[in-house]
Amino acid sequence: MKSKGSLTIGQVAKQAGVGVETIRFYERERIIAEPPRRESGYREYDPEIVKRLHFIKRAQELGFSLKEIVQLLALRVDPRTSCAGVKKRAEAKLEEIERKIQDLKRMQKILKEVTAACVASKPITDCPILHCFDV
Amino acid sequence: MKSKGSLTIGQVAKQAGVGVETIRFYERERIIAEPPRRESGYREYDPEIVKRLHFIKRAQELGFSLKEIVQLLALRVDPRTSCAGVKKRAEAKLEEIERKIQDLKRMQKILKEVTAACVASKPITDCPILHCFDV
DNA sequence: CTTGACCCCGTAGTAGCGTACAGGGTTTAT
DNA sequence: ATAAACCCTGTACGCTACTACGGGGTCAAG
Repeated sequence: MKSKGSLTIGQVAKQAGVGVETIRFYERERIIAEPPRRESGYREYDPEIVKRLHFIKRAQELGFSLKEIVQLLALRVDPRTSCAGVKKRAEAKLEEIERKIQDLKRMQKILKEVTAACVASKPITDCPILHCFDV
Repeated sequence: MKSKGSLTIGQVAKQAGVGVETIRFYERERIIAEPPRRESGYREYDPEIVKRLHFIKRAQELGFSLKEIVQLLALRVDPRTSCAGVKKRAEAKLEEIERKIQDLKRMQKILKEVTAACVASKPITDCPILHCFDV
């Protein structure tokens, strides 16, 4: 008794490559809309939802949090907004990424220096790595 | 009625630049040892604890988790170990950092391409950034 | 018609790293 | 002597993004 176009939550999950629980979680958190239900209470999804979930996954891979993704989706729904709002957010995210890279490079530099100074056979009391932490 | 060498938890916290609650948390999580107590129940710290907390902060800044820091501290206590164990951990951490940097660079590249393609004045429906997510 | 796969809901747990009370007792400075 | 500042315990909360569980109802195949 399933109408032709619609998908169950399990089918959506499989197609989108996420767990069923994840979809219900997104619904609870208002990241996706509540779908209509069958008589039985089963959720009935428009296949478009799969694209929405792909969007979410992709944006996550690019470093956006769910909160930020909600904002991106909201922008998109509002026809008054232009590209500019999205661009601004993407640029802010770029700056954030740049900062993270710089932080990691600083860590890397120190750890490299300190492992280079380390002669593995020395006793632990002379370990330059631990001494570097000890300051 | 305080013996001269020892510090209260608040003094330790101030000197180490962490919160009092953080120190109690570390104690609960067995990251630092339980100190002796006064009659009143107050913790009495050896000033060495401040160094230990600096060690923890420093290692955190270099990307080590508390769990990993516990391991480093354990290594140090064991007089049989040599520098080698520490060096191995530092090198593993270096690899991890390198991987994170590469991941972030990939995100950066895609976001840069896509924001470059974006002409801010276009309507949202044509936004190349959102279309990049839409795949 | 039964069986097994699927779905419902609500609640709770996970990990990492703390932070924030509430409801007390203690120390120290004035 | 009293008040401010500090300390104690225990519990709960905050964040992110899920994941799991229990106790049910529903659906499709054989």
